[in-house]
Amino acid sequence: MSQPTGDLRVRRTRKLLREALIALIEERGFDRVTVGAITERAMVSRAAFYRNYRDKYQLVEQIFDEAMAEVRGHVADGDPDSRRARWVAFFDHVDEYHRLYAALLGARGSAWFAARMRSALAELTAPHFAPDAPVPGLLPSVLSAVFVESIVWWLDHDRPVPAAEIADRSADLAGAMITEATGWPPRPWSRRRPAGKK
Amino acid sequence: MSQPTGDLRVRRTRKLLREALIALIEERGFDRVTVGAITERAMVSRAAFYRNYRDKYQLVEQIFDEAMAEVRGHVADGDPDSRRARWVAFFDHVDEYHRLYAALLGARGSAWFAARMRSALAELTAPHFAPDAPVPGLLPSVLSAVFVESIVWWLDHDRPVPAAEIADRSADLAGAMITEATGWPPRPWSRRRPAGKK
DNA sequence: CGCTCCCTGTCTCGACTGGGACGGCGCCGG
DNA sequence: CCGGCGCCGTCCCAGTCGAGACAGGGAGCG
Repeated sequence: MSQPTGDLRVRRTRKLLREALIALIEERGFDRVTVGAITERAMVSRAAFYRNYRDKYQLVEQIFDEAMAEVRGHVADGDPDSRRARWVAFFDHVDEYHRLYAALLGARGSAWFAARMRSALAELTAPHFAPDAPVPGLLPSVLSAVFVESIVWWLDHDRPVPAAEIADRSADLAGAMITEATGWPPRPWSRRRPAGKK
Repeated sequence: MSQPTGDLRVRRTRKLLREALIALIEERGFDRVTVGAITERAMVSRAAFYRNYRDKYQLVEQIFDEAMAEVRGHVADGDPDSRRARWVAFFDHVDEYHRLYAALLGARGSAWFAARMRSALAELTAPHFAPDAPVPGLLPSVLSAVFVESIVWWLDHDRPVPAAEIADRSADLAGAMITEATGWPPRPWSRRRPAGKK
């Protein structure tokens, strides 16, 4: 299900469903959205929804996964600032769809999506750490929680600072934990941009 | 062709084509829009376009006709302010789609659409005048030209006044011609809102 | 408890659509 | 003059979609 398809109708149906789901989540919150409401907004039949997705959860997951893939591919891994740029790109993405993420992660949000997001972020960072740590896998999970909680705070407070700044702050906090756990030196951009005001 | 259909797919196809055409006209101007570009933007096949419309001209006509029908039904004919309210509703509609109408009526626009608009407006006003005038049918045509030219001026000057005001001004100018031609008294709202500043 | 109501997820069949090909036309450059 | 190119308008067939019905479940209510 949901394999890449060349058929224009399939791509159009999925696009309309994605847009309708985002709009409805922003309006009502995720758990008040029904499949029928999505398909009605999208001008698509309920049958077509189930032909493409198992349920509304899978649709959200796919939207998020595609966004993560886009963010992931947004920056190459080579240059020294690549990690900073990646986090900025990620927070820019959250900024762009902030109403969606606020609805998914905030007070009206569903716990499973925050867990899904932590899981995705943990998978994103895990390859960068050696598996021979004292407690393998702990660091990526805790790091992901730091970023997700930063996002929740940022969204709940109506994004009081630019995406780039919250990205840097979060990365600095995470960097301290990484240095503690691995002995690695602090991030380059932390050295260039010390803890004071920007 | 283009009969009212209950099938959701037909309504969706037409809705997507309308939106795509409007977006493309605003971007490129009407005569630089091809059917292929419309269908590509709308995520619809070219075949589906021709199943629903004869050509791009008919699509624009239908968009305009539906808008006119909506404006026409927006106000009942009974109350004394109904005519003013109708013109305000019409100019509000033009205001809402001002980029579309600017592209259709302005310098890059096509002459046939201005003619189509004059024709529609003339048909709208014709029933209100007796057919026993010295030159039957002249008055509605000239009136429609007044309104269309008012819209062109308004759009070409980036809508310097609110829609309600340009509606009233145009209706006052038209009212003078009506009084001249028929001997009818000036419009009620003209008496209540004399020619000075508002 | 029963009853209602709404939503889910699945299925069938007729209807509409997409892909692709076709000939035709107008335009442009050689 | 010719040929290339892009767009138009039409056609066919396989594939997808919409309408509607269905059983099942869960929440609210008397």
